[in-house]
This record gives sequence, C-alpha cells and structure tokens, in this order.
Amino acid sequence: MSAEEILSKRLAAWSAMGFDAERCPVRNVLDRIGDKWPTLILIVLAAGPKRFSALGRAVPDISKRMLTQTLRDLERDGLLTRKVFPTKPPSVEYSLTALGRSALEPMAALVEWAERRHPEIEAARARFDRDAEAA
Amino acid sequence: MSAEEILSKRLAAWSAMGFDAERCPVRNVLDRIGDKWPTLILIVLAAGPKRFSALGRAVPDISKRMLTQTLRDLERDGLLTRKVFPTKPPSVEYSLTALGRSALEPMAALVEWAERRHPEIEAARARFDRDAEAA
DNA sequence: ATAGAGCAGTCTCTAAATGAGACCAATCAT
DNA sequence: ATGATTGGTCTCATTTAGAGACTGCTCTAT
Repeated sequence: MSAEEILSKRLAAWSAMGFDAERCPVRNVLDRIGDKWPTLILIVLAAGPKRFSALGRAVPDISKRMLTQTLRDLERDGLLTRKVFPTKPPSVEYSLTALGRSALEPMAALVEWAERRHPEIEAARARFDRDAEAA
Repeated sequence: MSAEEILSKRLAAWSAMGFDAERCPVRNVLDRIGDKWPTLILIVLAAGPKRFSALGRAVPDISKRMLTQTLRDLERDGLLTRKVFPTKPPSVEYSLTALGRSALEPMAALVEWAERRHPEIEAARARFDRDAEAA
C-alpha cells in the first residue's frame, strides 16, 4: 500500500468517527510524539538511560518545567519508565520501554527525511521570502 | 544502521553545532511537519488538490486563522503550492509538491505506528492514572 | 429586488501553553 | 561556611492558539 493510500484510508476512518480527537490515534498519539520536546527526549534516551539533570544538559534549551512535564507525559504513555533510587539526594533514572524503543524506528525515518530534504526546504524558504519581499 | 544509531548520531552532530535551532534539521523541519495541523493538512492533500474551504471542511476543528497560517508555512517550506484562479469569487487550490509527497512516506510510517500502538498507549495511560489516584 | 450563502481570507480579543527563573531540603566537596 | 548538585515545584511574563466577527464580491433562491 502506498503512503497516499494509507493516509487517505486513515483520514476516511477517522472522518467516519466524527473527528473525535479523543479516539483518533493520529491526534491522540502524534500530538505527543510529533511534538518538539518529546521527540528530543526520546532521541536522547535512544542511547541509553539518563537521569533528570543529564537530560536537562543533553537538551540545553528545555526548561525544567517543560522537562518535567514532558517526562511525565511520556511516562504516562508508557514510552519510558521512571526509577527513583533512594540515595541522598535521590537520583531518578529515565529509560525507554519496549514501546518507547519501537517508536524510534518511524522517528528515525522522519529524521532521515528531514536531513535529506533540509537543503530543499531551506531553498524554498529563501525563494518564498525573496518573492514576498519583491511584491 | 539501527534506529538507535541513526538517532544518536544525529544527536551528536547537532550537539556539536551547539544546539542551534536554526541550523538543526530536526528542530527546523520537524517542528513544522511533526506538528498537529501541518500533519493533518498534508494527509488531507495526499488524496489530491483541495481548495481552501474544502480543507476547512476536511479538518473541521481547525480555525480559519490556523488554516491560513499553516498553509502559508507549508507553502513557504515548498511542501505545497497555492494556485489562485481569477474566477469571481476567486478560488484557490492547494496541492502537494514532489517534496510534499515525499514527506508522506515517513509520515505514513508514523501513523501506522500510532495506530498499531494506540491500544498499548491507552492501556498505559489508564494504568498510570489509576496508580496516581491510588496514591 | 433582495436576502442568504459561499468564496478566501483578515482582524481582534481572549484563553491556553510555554519559557525564565526563584525556591525547596538534603548532602557533598572545598 | 560556601557553593554546587540532586529532582523537582511555583509564580509570573511572554508567546501562541482558538473563537468568531467582518470584508468585498458573486451566485442562487424568493
């Protein structure tokens, strides 16, 4: 099945369910993993488990607030686990679950696409901006 | 190369460039196509060209404001083209470019993942919420 | 002829999400 | 004693998204 067919089929299916965002996997699931921070966190954890502040260092421009929230969301979705070690001060380790690891494959495909097409997209943007300025 | 390797490699590369969001393809490109509305618009256009209000009807809960903005962004990125026909009232047709169509494949992979894993994710959420309530 | 609807948007106002950064208690190194 | 690190929470300001009125033009139905 071609990509067009798959996507059009999905669209039809969820049009049939009245576009209920609660029940539609695309909105429900991709809203989360398509997002900026969740994506980055999953990529960082692809290399192995990391602790809270190590994640913060690995993604320097995320705020602690967003880091906490993103980790909670991903934990709730079962994509990663949170293990607290009763050291002092406590250390908390985050690691991908099997489900989380299974997300890496489609994500890698998307990242590769982004890399490969980045120059074209940059060129398109430059063209668009130049044309807009000319008008 | 495994998904882990690909992603870790990308992470390292862009860590080396100081996490500059401007130059990093992942942030730069995926911020757009990973997002909710752009994804949905591209999926709708996968079936063929559509006009502005047809797109609005196909994605009923997008506001005109967001629809306009999303279409402009995608046009700027070279993923779709906007053709104005000088009818009265003017009709405007949006269609995917080759670049836009090339995005469908990785997107379809992600959508298929989302569909396949949706039940697991739902179950994980239910478990998480139950445990949180118990505590 | 005239009211209503559709076209492709723009504009404004409000509501929600995000980011920046102070603060917490405990512990270790200097 | 000072400062740093641990994993967060909390508040406040900024940014972003959403709801919906409004535009000018045309076609249709009454």
